[in-house]
Amino acid sequence: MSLKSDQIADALIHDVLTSRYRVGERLPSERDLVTRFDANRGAVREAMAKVAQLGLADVLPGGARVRERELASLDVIGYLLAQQELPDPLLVDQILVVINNLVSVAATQVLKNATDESIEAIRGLLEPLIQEDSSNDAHGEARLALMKNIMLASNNLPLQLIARTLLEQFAPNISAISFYAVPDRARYALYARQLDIALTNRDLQALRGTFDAFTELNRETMARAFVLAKNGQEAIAQ
Amino acid sequence: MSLKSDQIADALIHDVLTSRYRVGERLPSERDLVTRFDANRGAVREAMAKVAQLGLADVLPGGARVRERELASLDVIGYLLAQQELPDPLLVDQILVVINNLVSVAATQVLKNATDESIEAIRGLLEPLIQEDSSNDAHGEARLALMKNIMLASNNLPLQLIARTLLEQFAPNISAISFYAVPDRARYALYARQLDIALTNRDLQALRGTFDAFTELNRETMARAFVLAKNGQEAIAQ
DNA sequence: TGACCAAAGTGGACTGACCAAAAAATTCAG
DNA sequence: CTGAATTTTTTGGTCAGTCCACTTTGGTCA
Repeated sequence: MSLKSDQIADALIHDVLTSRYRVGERLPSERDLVTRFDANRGAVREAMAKVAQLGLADVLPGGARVRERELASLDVIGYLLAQQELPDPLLVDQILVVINNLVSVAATQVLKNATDESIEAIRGLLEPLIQEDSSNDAHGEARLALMKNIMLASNNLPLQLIARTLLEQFAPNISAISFYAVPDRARYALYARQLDIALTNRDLQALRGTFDAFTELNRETMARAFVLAKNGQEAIAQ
Repeated sequence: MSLKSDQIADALIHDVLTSRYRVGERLPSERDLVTRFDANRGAVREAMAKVAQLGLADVLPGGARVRERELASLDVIGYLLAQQELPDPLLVDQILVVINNLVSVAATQVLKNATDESIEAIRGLLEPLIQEDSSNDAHGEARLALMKNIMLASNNLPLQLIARTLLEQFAPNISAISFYAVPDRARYALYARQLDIALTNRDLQALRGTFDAFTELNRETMARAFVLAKNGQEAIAQ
């Protein structure tokens, strides 16, 4: 049983994100929401405050008005992904592009500043990807662990905050689709070995190039998963 | 006159960010804060909700406890920058690295997907940087406009949200230091011309390389500004 | 010493009221 | 009939006090 203020907030957020209220339009007044959700005004106000802090609405005396989506907080990503039963493929792809590039940036920072030990630690995380005998889930977790540790080693706070925020909202909302994701272990292993070499030689150019390839591979994997999921759903429907 | 709940929240945020409360430690109870700030509990609760939403504390029955900073929201960056009279040079440098790399990613996306017109629009924004006769402020605004429009043209929502969040917190908090920032117009003009060529030829490699150089130039500019600011303050102190 | 239990403290929710500012409705002059 | 000024209503912001469920804490007792 979740908090009442969160229930109200989630309902409001859903309505805003599904364009039930147009940009600039007024949201229901707090007193209306009190009757609609059978709550007291305090709970409603806390819900409105949450919507406002997500950047989805401006709330001032006279009424709360819907903001443009481009002015929202990064924290809306999770809500956007959770809006339908399957996440929006385009949004997922965009997130993959951003996350993977951030990891690439982080890795660059690591290579520039890090000690031999921290580089060694990351190389150790490549092992599970070079071994091609893991399960789909284990392989996914190994990729995730690699990303998280690179972000951590970057020692760049904004980078860490962005990556953590994105991953935290991404991971729980793509379980429905990642069920269909089958990694191309051979290609992952190849890139992992290239990454290992680039780290050993502290070769920035090679590092970037390999991460770019990594990004494309991740995108392809997810794109295939969406195709599989769609076919699977149609098969059930028939 | 700001909202009372915001005053309380700002004070709490400041105390947490300056490590007045250690990680895991309990924040003052809502009833304590009522007396301390001479407010009612509703306002205090909204303030606590804001702190919780910033990821600075977990608030549950039994007490609100401080979280690790790495688990905070991206929105704390602005507060971190505003903590002292001059922003933290290291944090500023980290933000520059992240923002500039995000712009680079966005530009890559633009080059991959965009039409000739949108590329033409961005090339138009390079003009003010190629002309070397602008004031410091005008030059800074031209750089800002370039970044914003590239982000916009990327058509990548997460990217836009991140960049807007960072810039929105960055810009107002570096005015004290950007006063000392003197751009090397010749180098900016050089890179702007290189960018123009890369865009025209749709040369991804050259684009990335130029943005990397751009990033370093921005970092150097800001680093010099910090040195100037420090010298200026010492001169005043003597 | 350790498990247990009761009391105190905490956040979550509720009720009802007042205020200042914004929005909407009305009035009134042109 | 139009448009500006004015009144009325609505809205969010704040306040006060109360109850409840859960956690924490301290002490008791085996």
